[in-house]
Amino acid sequence: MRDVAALAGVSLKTVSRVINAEPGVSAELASRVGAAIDRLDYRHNLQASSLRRVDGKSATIGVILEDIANPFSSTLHRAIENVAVKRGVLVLAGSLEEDEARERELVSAFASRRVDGLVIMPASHDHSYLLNERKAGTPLVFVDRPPAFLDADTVLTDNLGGARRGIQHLAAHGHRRIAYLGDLQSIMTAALRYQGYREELDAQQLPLDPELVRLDLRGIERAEAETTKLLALRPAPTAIFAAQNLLTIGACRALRRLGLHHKVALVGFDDIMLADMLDPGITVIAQDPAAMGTAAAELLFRRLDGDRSPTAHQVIPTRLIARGSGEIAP
Amino acid sequence: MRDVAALAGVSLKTVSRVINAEPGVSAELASRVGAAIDRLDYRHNLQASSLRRVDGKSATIGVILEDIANPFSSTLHRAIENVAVKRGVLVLAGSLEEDEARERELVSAFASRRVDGLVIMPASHDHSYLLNERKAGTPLVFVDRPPAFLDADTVLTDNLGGARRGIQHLAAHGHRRIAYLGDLQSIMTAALRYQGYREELDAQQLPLDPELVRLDLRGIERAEAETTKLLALRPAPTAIFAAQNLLTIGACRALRRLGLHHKVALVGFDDIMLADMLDPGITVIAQDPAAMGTAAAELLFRRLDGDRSPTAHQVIPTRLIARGSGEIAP
DNA sequence: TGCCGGGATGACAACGTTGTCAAATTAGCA
DNA sequence: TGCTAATTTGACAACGTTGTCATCCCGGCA
Repeated sequence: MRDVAALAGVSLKTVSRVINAEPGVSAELASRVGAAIDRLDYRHNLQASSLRRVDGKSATIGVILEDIANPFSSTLHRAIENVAVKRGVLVLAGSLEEDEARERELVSAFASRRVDGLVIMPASHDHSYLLNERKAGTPLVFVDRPPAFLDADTVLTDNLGGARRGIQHLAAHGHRRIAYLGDLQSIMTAALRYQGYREELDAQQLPLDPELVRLDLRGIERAEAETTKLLALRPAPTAIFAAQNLLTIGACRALRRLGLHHKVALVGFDDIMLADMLDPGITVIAQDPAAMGTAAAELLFRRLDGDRSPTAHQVIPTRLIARGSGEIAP
Repeated sequence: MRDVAALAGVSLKTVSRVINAEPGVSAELASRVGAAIDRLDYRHNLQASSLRRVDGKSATIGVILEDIANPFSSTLHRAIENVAVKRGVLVLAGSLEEDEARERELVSAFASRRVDGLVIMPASHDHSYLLNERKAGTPLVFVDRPPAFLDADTVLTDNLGGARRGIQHLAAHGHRRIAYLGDLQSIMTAALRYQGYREELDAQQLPLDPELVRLDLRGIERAEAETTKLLALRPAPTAIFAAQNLLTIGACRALRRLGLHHKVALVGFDDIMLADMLDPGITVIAQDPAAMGTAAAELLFRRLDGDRSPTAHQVIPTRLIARGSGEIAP
């Protein structure tokens, strides 16, 4: 910047004024400064700028996701980016992989870089450590999973309602023995889906058979193995509710291997790509990660714009997509 | 930091030394400073730090991808993150959507934030504008697509070889009329795949029938429509080579709708999720985005560590995964 | 002519940190 | 005891920018 000022024959402050489009610079000086900037390939240093500015904004937000490569997370990430782009804000992202320590590290790394706000899909179960960030004025928005021991803006999927809807759908097609495949119960969304399963069984006056419930499963292989065991039971379940997308894929694999994919009904929570091209197509309770990301980002920016209203708690509805596998009769 | 120094009864510089784990601070002072940091919830300001430091590193790199939500890009992104995490480096990411202007904007936004390095999956066709960044000492690595009018480190898929391998596979199964579905020819990778198609037809002494070639297709719907038209030709093609994953899905849809999925062979470029669960499974030329991301990140960090060797050009091989659709005889 | 007001411009300090170098303290040794 | 060397600590400037305030210049008016 010094060089630009020297070349244009003006003071540092005038260059600063031109860069920030402040009023009160004559057209002649402005164009001289502009020319000097071009000639010297000058790049504004946002770090120094935000250091000195009163508001100290870095025009960067942080996003903490389960795994940026997982379709759900990355769709959410993209939706956030889309909102951020419009304001010239850049997005820092990091993956957690259900690691609580990593969550703290990432928050701390983001805080060191003075992000203007944080969107978090949390893995940990105590967010009181975030009180400092909050006190420092950094807006926080939780997506997909709620905060614990901290009141903050939240955007969640209707997990309980979605699961109930899935079970209700199977029951409506005549199923009475509906098996359940669930992810780690320590994950709040997984716990809620399981609660939805139980509540809806109750509402349908169906018994809860513990043998038909397999919890704390992670990944395709585990789901495939457990599904195989479930189908070996006598009497076997006539339908399966898989409460997470990898579990759905695992269940689907097992059904096909056993040649039962046209006999046993399957409903999955969370949509999977190509689900419509399988035979039968997989019926799912679809979440809307794009809507969640958009809502979370808009909430965040509203806070950044000074909104001080009480914490908001948005629930994004799920949608049942019937494609065949969920409509198989017992 | 001033407050920490005051509370611990030491100078600013001593606090700085403790934070940066510099040697030559007595254990007693160090623990007093540590206690003060904890008590005041002090957060180190990396922006101010990197402003003052000689090397000026921000411990942040920028990644520019086609679309962070697309599985190929997000897998690559994740692989880069994995390498970066080990060095305590954070990743800023942005999506291009084939928008050349956006590429420039993102580079400029990253440069303003003084990223230490840049990984780019470019959309534009002239990268001479990056000479400034290069001159400023910012390492650049191109992934998936090569730079133009600029010599820089590159990590590419073997697009030409992969396409040839796919055509060869189909020819080996007896196909002589192999249709081609291609993405925008302006995308370098698409152009190379098409070149591979032509070269291999030639090598197999098969004629190139322009009627069987559909270029500049974008998205599932376009591919589905063009495939439908292709299959209405007389004589119809007995095999289809889809040179991009969305095109593969489109082709697959059309084949199923026409009930030809067991009659007409299909090979796709780039793997698709669940491709193994369809009937028939989809035979693909798989790329390895994770390997590409890892290679790109390692190249970048090697440069950051001072490697000044000539530009490297890595080619990540493809892998043919036979699942059924590519082994259908004419 | 002299004075005033307002717009353009610049000098200087400050943002939070680290590099440099000097001062203070301690230890070691003749 | 007196001197040197090594170790610990701190004062101060500097990084690149912007906020504050003073100065300068010009036109308008009495």
